Amino acid sequence: MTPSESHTPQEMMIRKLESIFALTSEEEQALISLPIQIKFLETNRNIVTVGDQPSHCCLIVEGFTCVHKLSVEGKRQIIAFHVPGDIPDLQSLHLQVLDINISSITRCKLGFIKHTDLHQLCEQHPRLTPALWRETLVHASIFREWLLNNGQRSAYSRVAHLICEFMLRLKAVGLVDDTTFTMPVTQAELADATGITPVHANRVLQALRSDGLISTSRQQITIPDWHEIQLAGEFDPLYLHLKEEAIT
Amino acid sequence: MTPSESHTPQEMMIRKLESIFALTSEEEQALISLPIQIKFLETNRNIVTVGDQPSHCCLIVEGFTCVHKLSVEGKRQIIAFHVPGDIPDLQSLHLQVLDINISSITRCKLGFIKHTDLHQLCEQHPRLTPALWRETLVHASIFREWLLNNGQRSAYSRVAHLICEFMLRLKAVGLVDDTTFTMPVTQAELADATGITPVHANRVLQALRSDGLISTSRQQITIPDWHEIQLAGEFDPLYLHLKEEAIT
DNA sequence: CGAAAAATTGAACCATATCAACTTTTGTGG
DNA sequence: CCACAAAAGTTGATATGGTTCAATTTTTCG
Repeated sequence: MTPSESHTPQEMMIRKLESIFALTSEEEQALISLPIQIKFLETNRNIVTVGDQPSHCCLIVEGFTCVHKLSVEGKRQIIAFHVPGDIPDLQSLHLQVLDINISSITRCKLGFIKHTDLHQLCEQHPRLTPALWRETLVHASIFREWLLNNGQRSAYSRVAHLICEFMLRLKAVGLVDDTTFTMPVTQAELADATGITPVHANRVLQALRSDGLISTSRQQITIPDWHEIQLAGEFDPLYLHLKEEAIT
Repeated sequence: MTPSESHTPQEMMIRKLESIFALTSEEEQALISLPIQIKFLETNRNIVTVGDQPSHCCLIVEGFTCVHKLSVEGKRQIIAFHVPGDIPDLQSLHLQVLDINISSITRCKLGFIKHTDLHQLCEQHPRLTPALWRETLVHASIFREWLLNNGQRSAYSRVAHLICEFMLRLKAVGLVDDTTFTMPVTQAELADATGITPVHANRVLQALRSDGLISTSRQQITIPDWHEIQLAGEFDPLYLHLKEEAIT
């Protein structure tokens, strides 16, 4: 884990919500006193699965997770990646039965928040309801963009687009160091997210590297020219619905 | 327009919400007195487009619409189809700037509802907030299933899956006659929704017909064997989050 | 009835898949 | 800190589901 990640669960959650919604200091205080139960998880473990009826929401404090669904033939579609500050199953507040699997793709520090506590929080601070609702709506917007990405763009553009998204979402929670960030996604996971094969994902990454759009070392990605990769990925951050200051 | 569609906007909205949420009669009354402004629209007209900041939500009363996004190269991905009772831009309640286009794919009767009226309604009837929130969550769930569908299934299965979804969603609002329903989607639109070409969509439909999974006449689709087409489309209705009685 | 939209057909082509090694990196236990 | 097994990444050759292009036919609708 990088040093920058030594934050409380509540701080990460606030930081994330702040990137899409203006919280008052009173609301921040309420969030700070929200009871959150910490758990640590190894890589590639299920957090919740299809059919579960969770009584808690799961906040990513450190590490990364993905949401995925399986076809009958066992093919996996990754629907979303989640970064620190995200609450991948916030939907379970109002949809009793889960229709997705959520798994860790790195070691994770997770914070579990009781539905009842969240409901109570929203009652006491009525502006938090639209804040959380908005959070679920932003994630829905990301699904839509992924549909466009996977449906209409070349494999090359898809991967470039995904890298751009990762960059901005990490930046929003302070996890980007200038032009470099950690993207601990294997090529197999990248493939399952973009609807291509791992072999082709490998070839696309090589092309992106040799075209100078990214340089990689371990799981660190550096983007030398933000404008260029945006162009290659047809990336327009509107769909992330970030506040102005989080986009630059 | 078919005779079964002679309902007020409020009735269609209630019918739809009832399929995913149990409303009290008091809440139904409140919905019935919601002010809704009716407009009629021709086929293939934009209702709202990317960048708009709507002050109203749009309820489909009669007809069908689609949500779509365009790639830089002008390719269109259809993200969703909407049927009577749906509110395709309900998200605009909490996301100021629209990231999608919404267009009619048939002649439509639309009902426009002021954001302020919806907010007021939710304040006066606090259980309606989770009801509407849930509605947006169900649509997000459909996006996820479409990602799986378009990413991991064959063209044949994708189309079968989409037909299954249409059937259940129309059934939920009473627009299915036994095994037959209206699906006024051109092959070009079907192609843009499933991420294939119109030519291939045509061939897939022919295959589905010759395999006896569907029979068509005009825009009427008949499904002789629900079990068979579900199998072909790997269709499991869980993701629609319908109440029990709406699934059978 | 006539024009435009939608559906259909055939044939060549290609972006990506598939398969089957092989190499490099990573993480773990001794 | 080393060894070594498992995971991840890479390569080359071959295959294919779906695309593309360019007609032609059928349907829809004013």
